[in-house]
Amino acid sequence: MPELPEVETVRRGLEPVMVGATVVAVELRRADLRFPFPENFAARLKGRRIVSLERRAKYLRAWLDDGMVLVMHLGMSGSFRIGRHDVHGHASHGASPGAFYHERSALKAHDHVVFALSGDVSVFYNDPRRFGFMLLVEGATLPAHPLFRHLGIEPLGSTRGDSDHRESTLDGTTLAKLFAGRSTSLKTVLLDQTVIAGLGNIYVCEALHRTGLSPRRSAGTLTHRDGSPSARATRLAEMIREVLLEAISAGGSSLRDHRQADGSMGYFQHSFRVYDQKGCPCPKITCSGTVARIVQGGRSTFYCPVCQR
DNA sequence: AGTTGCACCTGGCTGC
DNA sequence: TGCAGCCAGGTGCAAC
Repeated sequence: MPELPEVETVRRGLEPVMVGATVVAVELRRADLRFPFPENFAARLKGRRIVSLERRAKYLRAWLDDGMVLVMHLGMSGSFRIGRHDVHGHASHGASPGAFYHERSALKAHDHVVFALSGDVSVFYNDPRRFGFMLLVEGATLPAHPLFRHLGIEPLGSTRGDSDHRESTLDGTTLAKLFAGRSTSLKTVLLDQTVIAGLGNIYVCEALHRTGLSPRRSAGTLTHRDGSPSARATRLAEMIREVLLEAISAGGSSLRDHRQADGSMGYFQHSFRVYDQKGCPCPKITCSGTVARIVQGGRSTFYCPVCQR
């Protein structure tokens, strides 16, 4: 589910139930996701109050009242679900792990983590492919952490609570600097999280179509010799921001039945102009082209070879 | 240093 | 109906 708009949608869904709540218990239903869970993961979270929930790129970061940060990434197939549980008779009474909430029937296949929170709320983390992961990081060291140190700019600027954002704006000038001298394709560069952080396969395809730029074009061609931005660079920066904002407004894209934390579906997938639209007529009114699928860097690219140059 | 290809894992869909 | 093959929102790492 998760590119920037989907992760931001998840953040907004979890914020009201997580922030201000105390972690009553954590149940790990397996020892690892993409990586093993940190040592004593559940014990270190138990009793901690969640102070804030922020997003950086495609990461969620829950700040705790002891200065630690719970870092969460959804990988390809991760999602959260909010449920309820019975606070009586759980871990504080020595119940075995997994016995702390009544409604076992509420568990679904691939629910790997359950956070039992104060206020009788449970948050389930589900992830069939297990490309997601969770870590605990000392808050003060977050910006220098290997996961975050090399991340590129936030395309929408700093988000609420983003503690290590850099002063950067996504505009033509910034893009021109980032692209200067690069021979790689626009598609590949825009997917590179060290350049712009948060874009994924869907929104790169969509932004390039809106801009009328070929995903195969070399990124360096958007920068003038003196380093200034071409009109195309300025337009691309605008279209990236536009498509991300529209997708967030729509609650993200719900592919393969993925849902938001509150159970509702995002609906931006109905607004895809080229992603997964191979063989369909180009949606640009003045264009007679057909959406094509090619493979770049081992991943599908959808674009119109007629109007994207 | 910049790029490319592959590995990680499960499930759903397509076509024979 | 069964099953092999391909595809999927992301990232890290090894190799050129």
